[in-house]
Amino acid sequence: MGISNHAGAATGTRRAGDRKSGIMARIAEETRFQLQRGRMLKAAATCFNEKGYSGTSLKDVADHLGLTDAALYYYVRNKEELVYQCYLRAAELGKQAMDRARTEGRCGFEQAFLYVRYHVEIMVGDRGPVAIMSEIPSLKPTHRNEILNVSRQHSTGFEEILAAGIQDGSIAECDVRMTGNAIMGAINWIPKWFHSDALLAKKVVAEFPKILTSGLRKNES
Amino acid sequence: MGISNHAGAATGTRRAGDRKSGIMARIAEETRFQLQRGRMLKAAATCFNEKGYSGTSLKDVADHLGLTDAALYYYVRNKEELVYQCYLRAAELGKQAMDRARTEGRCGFEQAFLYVRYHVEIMVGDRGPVAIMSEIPSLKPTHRNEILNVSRQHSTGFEEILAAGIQDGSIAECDVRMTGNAIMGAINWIPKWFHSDALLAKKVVAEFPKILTSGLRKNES
DNA sequence: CAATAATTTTAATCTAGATTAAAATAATCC
DNA sequence: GGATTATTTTAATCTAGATTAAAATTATTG
Repeated sequence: MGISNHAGAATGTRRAGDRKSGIMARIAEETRFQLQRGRMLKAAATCFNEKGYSGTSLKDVADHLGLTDAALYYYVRNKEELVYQCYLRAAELGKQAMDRARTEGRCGFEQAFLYVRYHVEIMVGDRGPVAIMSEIPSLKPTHRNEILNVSRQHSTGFEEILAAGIQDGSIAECDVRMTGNAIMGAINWIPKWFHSDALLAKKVVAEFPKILTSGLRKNES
Repeated sequence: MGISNHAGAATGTRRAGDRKSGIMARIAEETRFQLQRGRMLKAAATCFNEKGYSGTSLKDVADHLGLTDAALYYYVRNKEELVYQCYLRAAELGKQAMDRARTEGRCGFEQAFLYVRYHVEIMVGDRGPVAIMSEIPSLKPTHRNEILNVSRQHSTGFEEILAAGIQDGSIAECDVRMTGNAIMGAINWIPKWFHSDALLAKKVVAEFPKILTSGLRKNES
């Protein structure tokens, strides 16, 4: 099994090219492969969000890339894995936003605010779109559990931020679980009504963090 | 085409029973038919929310009712229409909540608060679950447009409430469009994490209205 | 440029699950 | 209780779209 065979590396084993290519070549290929793969995941996210899951065939995704449906199988074992990869990517982007917010925020409130800011920024920006996780239940058990786990961790992470904010006095007493659900829900729903629009994107980034966290502030002070 | 043939009435025409039954009978049938139909829509909503759209077959829905998949076709022309009906029901319930809130609320803020309260109450209560509208794009054009229209009206209605609240001074200046998107998103996302749990339901009803509208209040007073 | 590996396409299958027709059962009416 | 309509089931089809194998094309390397 050749390390240069990306289909194999990415999806298990399909072909079995075996010669090793030079290191420069490998890096180049890796890049090319990963680039296409990334484009594919974006295209898939776009389709899933805009046409619904059942409404998007692999051909739809392929069309976005100027490819044939069959070509997608070079990057992904099957449709289930395509969805899984989209969700994984979505989770990673969310995590990046939260990590950054945690690092930069000086108190709970600020961290919550920044998290919303960064996550929304990613969702409506160039790194988006991010796939709505509508079809977790139809993932195969391994994948489903992995996605559920990272999702849970993400939620927990945000609740921790809220709890910290209550501790440090920057956030008013509240049910962190429910508050987390509310804020994350509003964020997760964005792809439902937002579709690639630079102007609107600016507004979203400007407004959402304010709107979603204005209720967290302590009344007096 | 007999008026007593519900399959015909509901889905177009399949069989063509023609004799007219007595009025009492008709009422009784209507009731029975509608009851089963209602149960079916609930079962479908449950399945779609919990198993995802692609993950739920008509058999899954039928199992919930102790029926055969084929039996569903007595109530609905096809799967597309089942989804459509679910969405229509979801829209109606949302509208009921908003109408009631508008009637009872004495100012914009109160109306917004009550809307959240009533809608959430319905979603997590006995009249739920309400189907997440994930697959609007795969509805056939007529149905899709109808659902999109009522959704738009619903959004607009909420924005009007917010605008009224700003006018009457009960709500602070804000971008009503974004604020509406945020609040409605949080509500629409509920079925993603809430699954029939009386205890949790109480908490949701108690917390969500507060959480989602606390940011609307004017700072000073 | 020849050789090898990477990527994509062409052209079939394959299949779950939707859909349908006809028969069977249950309900209701006179 | 027999007749008529309403509801459900049984047992096949039917089909879009996923999947695959093999061939063709394109890129890369020395």
